[in-house]
Amino acid sequence: MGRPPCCDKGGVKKGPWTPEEDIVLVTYIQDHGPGNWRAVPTNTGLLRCSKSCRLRWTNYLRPGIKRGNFSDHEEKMIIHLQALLGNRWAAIASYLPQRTDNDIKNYWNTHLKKKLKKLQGQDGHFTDGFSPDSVSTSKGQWERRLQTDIHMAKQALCEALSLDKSSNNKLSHDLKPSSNASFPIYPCTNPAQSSTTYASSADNIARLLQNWMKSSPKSSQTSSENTTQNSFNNPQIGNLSSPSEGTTPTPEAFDFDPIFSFSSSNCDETQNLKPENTLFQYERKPGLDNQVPLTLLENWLFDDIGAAQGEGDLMDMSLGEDDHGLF
DNA sequence: AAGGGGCACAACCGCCGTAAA
DNA sequence: TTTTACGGCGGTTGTGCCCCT
Repeated sequence: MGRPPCCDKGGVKKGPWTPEEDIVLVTYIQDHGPGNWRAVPTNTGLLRCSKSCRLRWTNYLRPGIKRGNFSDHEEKMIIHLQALLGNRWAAIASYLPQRTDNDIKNYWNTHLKKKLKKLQGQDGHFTDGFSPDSVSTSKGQWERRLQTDIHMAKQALCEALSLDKSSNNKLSHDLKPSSNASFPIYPCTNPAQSSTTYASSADNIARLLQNWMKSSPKSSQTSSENTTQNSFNNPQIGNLSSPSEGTTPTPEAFDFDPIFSFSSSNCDETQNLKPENTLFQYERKPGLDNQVPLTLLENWLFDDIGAAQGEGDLMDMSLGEDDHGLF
């Protein structure tokens, strides 16, 4: 009874991946596409467990990953999203398609947490517009901020829904893959159809090989940066995102607005948002693709909209521009 | 120059929900 | 229906590098 074991727990290699292993993994995924991870160690001969292979791919090898140097805009997004979603790094990462959840998690733990703590500790006062004005009221005001954030998110979603409804009257009851649909729910397709998409990972291999030759201790990092850079200069690769996309087609056009918009001029991240990279991917379930998630979401939205009408004062606490001084 | 401490990040661990047998 | 592995996620750890003394 039950499924066969994915891999022999004994004899599994641990620790940092070597360039040789990376190449083997990338080559395999290039040929077969991501997914069916349990078959990867068997088919490649890698002495790694399937989980390790998946993590290595998603966090390091997959095309389209941007590494290091988080921009101010990205920092703000992470801070906002963390306030909204908590430590749901995967959900947060879905709004920063170029970043992995692991990256965001690390960045939060090593940079942002300290940064915010430091700001809070300065004479008991915050020095930025995002933070409350004083310690005595900080908690309450921060909570109000959070509420405002959530409210704004709901409103943005509501607007997105309304816009789409006006242009496509039957949105919630007749969701279909459409390049014009502002609500990003797309059915999953046969994974086999997308396997060729990963052919572009040849770039990864080439760069891995290049950097493998180098003796620089930073070769690994450089490799990934180069790969990323080239991936995003290459539309074909740049469209790749999470491994799950191997099972989800990327629409040619996608005009979905993220839950909230940021005023920064650097909108690369939001522009790169794709259906499968949004929070709503978590709503997608087989057989529920079209109706249930949206209905639930709409109920959630509209149940609260009415109550929010009387909270206009909350909306005055806009997070838009006043948090520019945060950093 | 040495070494101690802090930092950054890749990788592992453990848990949970889901799917397969 | 039950059992077990898979896939995904968040938390944590290990390790190499850098900086300061």
